[in-house]
Amino acid sequence: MIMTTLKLDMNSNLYLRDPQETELGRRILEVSIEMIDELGFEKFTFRKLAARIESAEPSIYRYFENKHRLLVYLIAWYWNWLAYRIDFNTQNITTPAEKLKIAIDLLAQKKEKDPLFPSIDEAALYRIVIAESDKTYLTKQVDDDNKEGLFLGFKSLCKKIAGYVKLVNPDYEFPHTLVSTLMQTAHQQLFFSDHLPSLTEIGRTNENIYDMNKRFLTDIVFKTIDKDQLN
Amino acid sequence: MIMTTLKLDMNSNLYLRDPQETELGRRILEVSIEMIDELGFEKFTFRKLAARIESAEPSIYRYFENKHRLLVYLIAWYWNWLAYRIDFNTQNITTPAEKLKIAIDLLAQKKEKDPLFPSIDEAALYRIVIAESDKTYLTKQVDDDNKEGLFLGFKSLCKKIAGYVKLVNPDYEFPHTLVSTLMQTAHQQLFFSDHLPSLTEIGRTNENIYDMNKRFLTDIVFKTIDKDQLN
DNA sequence: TGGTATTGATAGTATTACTATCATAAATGG
DNA sequence: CCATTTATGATAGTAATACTATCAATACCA
Repeated sequence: MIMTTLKLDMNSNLYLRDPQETELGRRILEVSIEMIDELGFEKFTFRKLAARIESAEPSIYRYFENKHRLLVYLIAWYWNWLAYRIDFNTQNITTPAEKLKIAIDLLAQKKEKDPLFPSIDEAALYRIVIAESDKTYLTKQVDDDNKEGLFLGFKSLCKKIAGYVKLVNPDYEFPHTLVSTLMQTAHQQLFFSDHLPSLTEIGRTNENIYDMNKRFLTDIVFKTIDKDQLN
Repeated sequence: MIMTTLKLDMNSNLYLRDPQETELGRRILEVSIEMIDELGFEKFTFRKLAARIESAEPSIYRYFENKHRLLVYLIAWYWNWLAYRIDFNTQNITTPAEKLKIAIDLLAQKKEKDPLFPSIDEAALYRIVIAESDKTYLTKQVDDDNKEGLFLGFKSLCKKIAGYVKLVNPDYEFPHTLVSTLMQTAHQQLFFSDHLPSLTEIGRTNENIYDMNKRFLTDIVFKTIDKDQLN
C-alpha cells in the first residue's frame, strides 16, 4: 500500500515562513481552517488561534504577516488544489468540450477530504471559499497584492479553463470573462441557495444542490460559447 | 422649471433614525459615501466620519447601529435607485425581451449624478457597490440580517428582472439564478477589468468598458434563455 | 560543546467599535 | 412666551483587535 502526501507549490510571497514545512505551520493551517469556518473571518483572530493550538500569538506572526495574508494563502491553496485535480482528471481526455465539462464538474462538485493532504479539511475549506474568498481581493491593497503574485492561483486556473473554451470555440470573444464569471458563480450560487434562497432556484427542488448548480453552469457556458450546440 | 427631489422608500430596519429626514442624516450619507470610496470600508470609521462632518461619534450611532448597517443601507439605496430607474425606463415598453435588454443596459451603464437625489454622489456610490457590496451579506449574521429584511432591495430587483426572463421564455428553469448571476457579474467584471485584468477581456481593446460589459452580459443572458435567438 | 534557529511567554501600544453621561441648543406645544 | 421634549455635541471610558518588542527556554546542528 502506497502512502503519499503532496505539497502544493505556493507562491512564496504568501507567507513569511513556509507553513507546510513545520509541525507548527501545519497546525496553523489546520486549526485556522477550522476556526475561520466556525467563527467567520472577521471574528477570527491570531490570538484565538494561538490559544487553541496552545502556542503564542507572535509565533503565528512568524508564519503570516497578518490574518488577511493567511486567508489569501488558504484560498490560493484551494485554487491550486483544484487546478491539480483538473489536470489529473483531464489527463487522457482529448476533446476540449469534454475537458471543459470535467472542469465545471470539479468546480461545482461537493468537496470531500482528500487523503493526499492530511492537514487540510477540504470540506471546511470549501465553506471558507464560498463565504470568504471575495474578501481576499476586495481591499484597497488589491493592486499591491496582485503585483506580489498573491492571486496567481485564481488567475492561472482561469487561464487554463479559458484555454479549453478557446479550443471549443476559437471565435468566442470573452473566454476569460466567461470563465471568471463561472468560477465566481459556482460559489456564489451555493451561498445564495443556503442564505438568500429567493435569489436562486438551486435548492428549491429535492435535486442535489451541487448537481443542480452544475447543470445551470454547464448549460450557460455551452449555450454561450457553442453556436451549434443545438444541432 | 420644476425642481423635485425624491426620497426612496427604505426598509426601516436599515437605520435607527431615518437619515433622509434630517440635515445631519443627509450629511452622514453624503460624507460616508465620499469616505468609504476614498478609504475603503475597513479603514472607514465612525470616528473619522464624525471628525470630517464636525459632529460627534455618538451622534452618528444615533442614526446607524454600526458601520456595517450603514454600508447595507447605502447598497440597499443603490438597488432601490436602480429599480426605480428600470421601472421608469421600461414604462411604455411592451415586449419583455426589450424590457430585459433595458434592465441589463441600466445595470451595466456608467453611473452619473442623478439630480433627483442631491445628497448622493451616484458615481462614488457605484464604486462602493463594485468594491464593497458583497461584504453586506458575506458575514455570519447574514441569516439574521436577511430576516430583518435588509436585503429586500437586491432581492426584489432580482425578482423583477427574473419576471422579464420568465416572460421571454417561460420554460427556462433558472430565471432567478441567471439574474442574480447577472447582477453580480455586472459589477465583478468591472472590478476585474480594473484590478485583475487577466481575468477578463473587458478593457483590453479601446472599446468602452461599460459597453463591452453590456455586450458580454446581454449575449450570455439571451443565448441562455432564448432557444430560438439565432433564427 | 557551543552556536544558531525556533518557539513560548509576557508585556505593551495605537486604534477600533462601541457605550455612558451630561450640557446645551433648537424645535414644539399649550 | 415659557416649559418641555428632542437632537446634538463634548468628553470620557471600556474591551477587544492587530500588531510589536523583548527575552528566556529549548532544540537542532556542526
